[in-house]
Amino acid sequence: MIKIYNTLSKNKETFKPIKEGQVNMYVCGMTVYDLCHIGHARVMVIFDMVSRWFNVSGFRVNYVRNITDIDDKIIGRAIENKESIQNLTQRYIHEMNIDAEVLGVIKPSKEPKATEHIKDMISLIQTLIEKKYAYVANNGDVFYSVRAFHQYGKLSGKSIDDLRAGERVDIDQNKLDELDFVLWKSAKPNEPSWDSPWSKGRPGWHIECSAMSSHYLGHHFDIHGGGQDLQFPHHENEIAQSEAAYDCKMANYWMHNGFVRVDDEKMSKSLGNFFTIRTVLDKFDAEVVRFFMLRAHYRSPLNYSDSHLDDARLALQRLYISLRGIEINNVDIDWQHPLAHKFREAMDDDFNTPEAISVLFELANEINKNKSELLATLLKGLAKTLGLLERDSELFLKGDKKISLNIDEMILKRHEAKINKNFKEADRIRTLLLEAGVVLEDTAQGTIWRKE
RNA sequence: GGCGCGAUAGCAAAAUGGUUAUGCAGCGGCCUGCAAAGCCGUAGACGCCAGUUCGAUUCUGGCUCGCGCCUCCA
Repeated sequence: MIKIYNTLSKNKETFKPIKEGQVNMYVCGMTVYDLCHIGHARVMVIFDMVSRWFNVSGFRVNYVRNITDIDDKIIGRAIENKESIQNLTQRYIHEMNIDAEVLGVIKPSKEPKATEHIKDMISLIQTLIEKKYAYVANNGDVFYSVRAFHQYGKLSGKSIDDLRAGERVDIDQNKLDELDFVLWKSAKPNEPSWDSPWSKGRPGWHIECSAMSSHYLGHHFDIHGGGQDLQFPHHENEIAQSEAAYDCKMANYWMHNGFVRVDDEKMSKSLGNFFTIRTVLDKFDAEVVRFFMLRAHYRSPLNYSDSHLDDARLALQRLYISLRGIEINNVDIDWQHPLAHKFREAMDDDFNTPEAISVLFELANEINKNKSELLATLLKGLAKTLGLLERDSELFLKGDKKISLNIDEMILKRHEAKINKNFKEADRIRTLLLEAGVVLEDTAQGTIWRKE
């Protein structure tokens, strides 16, 4: 039985699917006008892990992660770059896919784009207008009437009267109530637009997720996820739109992953303290980045720094070293094994990956002692459920970094020096290699090497 | 002003009303020509003050500090 911390109830709850054996999950994805940063990577990796675990647990997973390909920032960036919006968004969707793949993120079942569902959004807005949850302003904008939806605030725990409208963003003068949010924006000159009953314009930010989730997963589905910063207003507004329009609960479980931080501050575009996935991958192996993310609980904040990544690198190295030289033909998991059981218990408890990973280290310790092929198989199998240790350990340990020295030749020379008891020469060669980032290990089977 | 989250050893990070988390780093040993890797051992922790309890890092209250949200955000 899988337990999930539900933001809606602020409690861990036992997961019960709407349809037996099936999980319908919607996750808010990226707005594509720039390269993804580490915060985006965390969302992708975390929900990939969640989706994998449901799969391992025997569920069919229908995982939808949307792509926002029309919004103010995209329009702004396209103008700045003097390129078409399509050109811009296509390019960054491509870049995002590259990042996701390197990080071992399995493609969601569906990745719908907002611009492909404008019709769905228009009809949803129409329904909301008919049901008096939305109104058309004089300028052709359509707004959601927040006070009409009595449960507004149930997800984020906010009370309408306590909200400070306009605290950080200017209030639109066309709104009847300052808390109302826009469903449809009439287009300004030269802006991309679609025809609608109210004005030539484009959708507001929140409506796409209500429209697309219901289109692919139905009005009522199992899990809705995203970054913690989407809890309010985005997810709150999604609930207001969907539940008002369809008269049923939108999602049973709401999952929010914690922020990535830099120097104890949230990493964000507006603060400018972000690192793109690309820059991080210049310095660290993608699997190290993935491991780093899974080593913390998904709801906890995750402090990003080079030294933390380095720490993760060494830890992951330990796991790969334990698998070195052991032939593994399959990755079947013997769930009867006590450590496999412990792993499962940890994962079932709100996806406690730090605890699950600690089990991997217990296995590594045993394997180092007895070189057990059985345990190595188990280690690889369990790690695979997290998308880890999927490479050949030699490939990981040697790395793909080009080294100009002829390592094999130098090892041979050092071997000869050792035979002649010329340890000074042997050590000189070893130091030379070490300076190039190559560590030698003398084993009973001969000298082997790995990158530092 | 409202709402919420957090504080665990040098660093990172879990669990737990009593008993080894785990990883990196440290210390002692084994192994090694010396290392590396590995193994064995070892040290080091629960922000502060009360309360509940036989017993609190864990539960409750208060305090301090940090972080987040209050219509840009993963």
